[in-house]
This record gives sequence, structure tokens and C-alpha cells, in this order.
Amino acid sequence: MKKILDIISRVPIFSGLLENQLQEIRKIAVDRYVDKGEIIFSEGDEGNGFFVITDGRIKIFKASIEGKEQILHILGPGEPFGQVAVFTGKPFPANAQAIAKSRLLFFPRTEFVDLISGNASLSLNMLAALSMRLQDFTVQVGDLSLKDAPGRLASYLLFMADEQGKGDYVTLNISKLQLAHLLGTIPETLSRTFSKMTEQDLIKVDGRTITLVNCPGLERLAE
Amino acid sequence: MKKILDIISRVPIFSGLLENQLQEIRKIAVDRYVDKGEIIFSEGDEGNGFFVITDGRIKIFKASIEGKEQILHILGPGEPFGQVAVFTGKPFPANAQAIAKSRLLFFPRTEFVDLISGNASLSLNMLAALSMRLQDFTVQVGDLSLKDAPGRLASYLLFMADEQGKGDYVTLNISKLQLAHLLGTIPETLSRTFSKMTEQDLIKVDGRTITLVNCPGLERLAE
DNA sequence: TCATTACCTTGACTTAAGTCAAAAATGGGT
DNA sequence: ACCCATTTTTGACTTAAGTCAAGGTAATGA
Repeated sequence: MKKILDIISRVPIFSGLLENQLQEIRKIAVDRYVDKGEIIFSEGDEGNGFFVITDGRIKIFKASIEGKEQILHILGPGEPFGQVAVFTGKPFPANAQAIAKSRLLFFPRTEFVDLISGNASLSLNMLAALSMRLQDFTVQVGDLSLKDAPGRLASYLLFMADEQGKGDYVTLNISKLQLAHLLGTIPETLSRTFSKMTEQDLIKVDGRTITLVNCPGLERLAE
Repeated sequence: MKKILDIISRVPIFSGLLENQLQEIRKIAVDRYVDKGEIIFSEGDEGNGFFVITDGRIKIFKASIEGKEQILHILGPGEPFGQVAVFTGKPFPANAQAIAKSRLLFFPRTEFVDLISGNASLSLNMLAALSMRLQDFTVQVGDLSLKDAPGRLASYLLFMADEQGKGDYVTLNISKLQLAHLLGTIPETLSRTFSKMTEQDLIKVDGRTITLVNCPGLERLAE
């Protein structure tokens, strides 16, 4: 069991802070464990604070009445979520659910806003974090509207290959059902897209391991 | 011709600041006029500052190679754009173009970051502005993926009716071509959707004036 | 180990929405 | 008031991707 202060000091949004500033943050942090499948908050809930993931994996998603869902983000250790509600003062605009057993730190809204007011580094880190998230959305909206399912899958695979940097193969860290919902499609279509791309010798699929056989071809698909 | 300081004092992201802080901001602001159709920045350009709209109207959009476009935001007086690149230090993730003759204030990156470091109110205003933008994206991604074209149009009309608050009619402030691109579709589909909704006595269309005849019906369409 | 559940794939069918083409309407600017 | 350019509409056609249904596979826990 790691010390909370140690964890906090390794979180990007708290980087570059002084020892006493980290201790201030530690004072307001609330430790919390959640099981796989547990809902952390739902769209419309009052946003009385935000979270940082210590361990595990969380999905942020929108759902329709008929049960369809669109994943907005898949987040892992070190990443914050729920900040938007903290700074807008409005309810959470989406749902958060653990897709693996996870450990979280919760930061209550008013205490955190007080902290940030007297801490320029923390402000700038937070501005950077929100801006990165906005940039991700920019890509997601563009992709959803301008690319077809194969194009979105190709983009995702190339992005992951780059991020994982383990040569030309990618290990999916989520189920294909979740991936379908992240890419704005359904598992049937995703499965057929994997098959088609395999036939065309663009990739090779073995469970959750995807080998990128023809990267230039994938880049062309992704436009 | 209004004084720049007057303009700045009325911009939401600069609200609640002291007189001398507003003067600091005024010192780094660069005044600029752009014509309708003029590109202000393109995706990939270096993000060396951000803009606030004094007058006019700006669209932020993604484009594909084949010429399709998806509008991310339509912005008007008082609204900032291009901040993401300021805080990520990365290039602009989308394009900005004037869709009307406009007047802008430009704030250079390094000067602005210096200002924000010593100004807690400005930080919090900026955090709030970015968070609102994130919330808008949340809605846009959900709608694009979970609603069909009539559902997205119904949502838009209801949103605008609420925003304009002028009873049950809406005046479009953009062309139907732009609206199609904002809703993630094409003008042909939008036109057919308007026709269908008129047949069903949900709305009445007269140029850019839309009367909402059956709001509950529209809400049902929008889910 | 077995059983139960969740996940993934495949096939046949349907449909929303895009494409292409052309006509009609609108609206500045001179 | 007229002309040119943009915007909007309409029609016929195509297609990507969703739905429904069923079978297969993998994974988890008692």
C-alpha cells in the first residue's frame, strides 16, 4: 500500500509543486476503492469534486435511453476526471464507471478551488490538463464525423502503436466491446472491420494483440 | 470605435478583475480586423497566442482531405478561441475562419502565461471557460454518436430557443450549409429533415426563422 | 472441474444518410 | 431593378453501417 503523498507527487497535474504544496493537497485528498463495474458518478449528479486515478481504469461515457453508449475517454493511473464540473459549477455532463478494480483519490470542490487560487503552478497544470482533454475531443469529433469505421479503427491502432512504442504491434487494454463504443460503432461492425483489414493484409489479429502489417496502408485508411 | 480597455472589461474571461489588472491585459492585446471568409489559423499552425472576438462571428472546424468539414464551435462577441494551443504548447488542433467581417483581440502566448501566473481570478476564469468548452464537446460527441440527424436538429432548435428566449421561435444566425456542418451532416440531408419535420407539424420554416410548433414532439425526437 | 456469464463472430436483412446532378430560390452589390 | 453568386431544395441512386438472430469462444468463479 503506497503512501498517498508519494502517489500525489507522481501525478502530472501536481508536478513541479513544492513539498508543502503537495502536503496541502494531501490533506484534502480522500482515498477510495471501487470494484469493476461500479458507477462513480452519473450524468446530472452534482459535481462536488473530482478524482485522480491511482490504480485501475475508468471509462467516461454518454448513454442514450435505448442503452447505446459512446465512450468519451478511457483513463488510467495518474489521470484526473470530473474536473469540468468543479470549474463550471454545473452537474457532471457524463457518466464515470470503473472497467477494472480501481483506487481513486477524491478532491472536494471548494477545498481544491481554494488551493488553486494561491498556487500558480497548480493552475497552469490544470489549464494544461483541460487543454489536452479539449484537444482529444477535437480529434474525436473530427474522426466521428469525417471518417468511416475502418478509418477510425486505423487511426486508433496507429495512435496506440505510437503510444505503446513496442514496435508494430498493439495490445488492446480494453475489450472489443468497449473499443467499439469508444470508436462510435457496435461490436458487430468492429468485428467485421477487423476481418476486412486482416483480409487486406493490413493487420493481423490474435485476441487482444494486433500486429500492424502495413502501416502506410493504415495511414491511407485513416486519411 | 470602442476603446480596447472598455471591450476587455466586458469579456467574460476578464470579469471580476481589478482596474490595473485589466490595464496589464490591455497592454499585451493586439487589435485585428478580418474579412468574411478569412482564415485566422489552420490546423497544425504554431499556437503562439489566442483570440477574443470583439465583433463578428468565427467558426472553428476540422476538415478532411476530400473537403468535408465538421464545425466544432460557432463563436461570437466576447468569446475566446485558440486557448488550447496556449496551454498545451502544441499546434492548433483545428482551423478558425471568419464567417462574417470580424474584429479580434490577439493575446500573445508567453505574455499571457506570465499574466495568468500572478492572477488567481484570471486563472479561475480561464479554467471555467475551458471547462464550459469541454462540456459542449461532451454534448457534441454524444449527439453525433447517439442521435440521428432529426434528433440532432431537434436538440439544436430546442437549445437555441432556450438561449434566445424569444418565445417558441428561433432565428438561425448561420447559413443552413454551416448548420449542416455543425450538426455533422450535409445540406441535402438537413433540407430533407426540415421538410419532414414541417410535414409532421413539429416546426414551421420561413427562411432563417423557425417556429417550434410542437415542443414536446421535438423533445421526444431529441430523446 | 464444470457451469455460467460475458464476449466475440458470422450471416441475412434493413435503413439512414451520403452522392451526384440539376433546378429553384435568395440576396447582395452595382 | 437586374445580374451573378451563393444557398437551398428536390429527385434518383448507392452504400456504410445498424439490427436481429444465432452460434462459438473465452474467461471467471464456485
